[in-house]
Amino acid sequence: MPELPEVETVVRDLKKVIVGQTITAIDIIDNRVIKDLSNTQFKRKLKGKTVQSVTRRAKGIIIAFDSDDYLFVHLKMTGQLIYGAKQNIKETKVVFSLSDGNYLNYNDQRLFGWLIYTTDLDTIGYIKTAGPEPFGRDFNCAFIREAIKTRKVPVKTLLLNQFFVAGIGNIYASEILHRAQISPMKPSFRLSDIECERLYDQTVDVLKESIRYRGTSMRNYRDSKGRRGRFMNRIRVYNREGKDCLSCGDKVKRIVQSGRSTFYCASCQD
DNA sequence: AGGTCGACCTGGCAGC
DNA sequence: TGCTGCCAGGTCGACC
Repeated sequence: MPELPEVETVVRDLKKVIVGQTITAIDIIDNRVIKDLSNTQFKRKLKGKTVQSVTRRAKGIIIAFDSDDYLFVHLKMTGQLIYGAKQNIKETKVVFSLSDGNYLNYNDQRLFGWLIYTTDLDTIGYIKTAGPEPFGRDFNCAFIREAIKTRKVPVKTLLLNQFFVAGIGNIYASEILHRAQISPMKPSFRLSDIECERLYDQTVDVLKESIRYRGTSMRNYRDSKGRRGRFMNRIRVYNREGKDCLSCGDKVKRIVQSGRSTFYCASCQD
């Protein structure tokens, strides 16, 4: 499910309600989402811990405790962190009881997600190797111009590469390229300076706009209150094969790149 | 070394 | 109604 805007939405909401709370109990319904630790170990590590902060890195959620340790959560395709009443649906895999009497439910239909307990975030390869944050100082036009020089992969594939830039997934890669008027098939090193500029501007603009609309709910994504994101209404090409391009009226096309669907308008993007 | 592809899972949907 | 095949927002490791 969630790409940067969806994860950011969850993080901002959770921050308001779980910081300062203590985990009083943990119910593990399916431990396949828990990495490296047994059920007993996982509970022992987290029970009694008080949440100090909730932050995001790439598409990952970092819950820090006042004891200098962390719970790293990656929602992958279908993970959800829902705060409120205890849930008991078939997707519910782990439930944390909190000191205010509410619960933090981890739901995950496909079980791809990760719950990782650690005392050192650098031991998590995903965090250690993630590329620059799109809103960070390190990600800018000059960085893009330099990074594309040696890359032959289609620019769509490059946008999905988390080593290049953190947080973009399959929906926003198509949306960013449509707004930047760049063909998803264009080899990265062939981007002109102007195109690099448009790519930078639209990456930042699309992600920020989606955060304002609380993300995109294609299928499974829900925020921490179980609500859908409203950026769905602003999607221009993703999952719109055969429909009219909202800019020019031509038909939106779908192709497969590196095994993943790409949607684009051949008239608007070259 | 850079790039591609299957594996990890469950479930919804279209077509027969 | 069932069955089959395809598709789904991500990441990694094995391969070429």
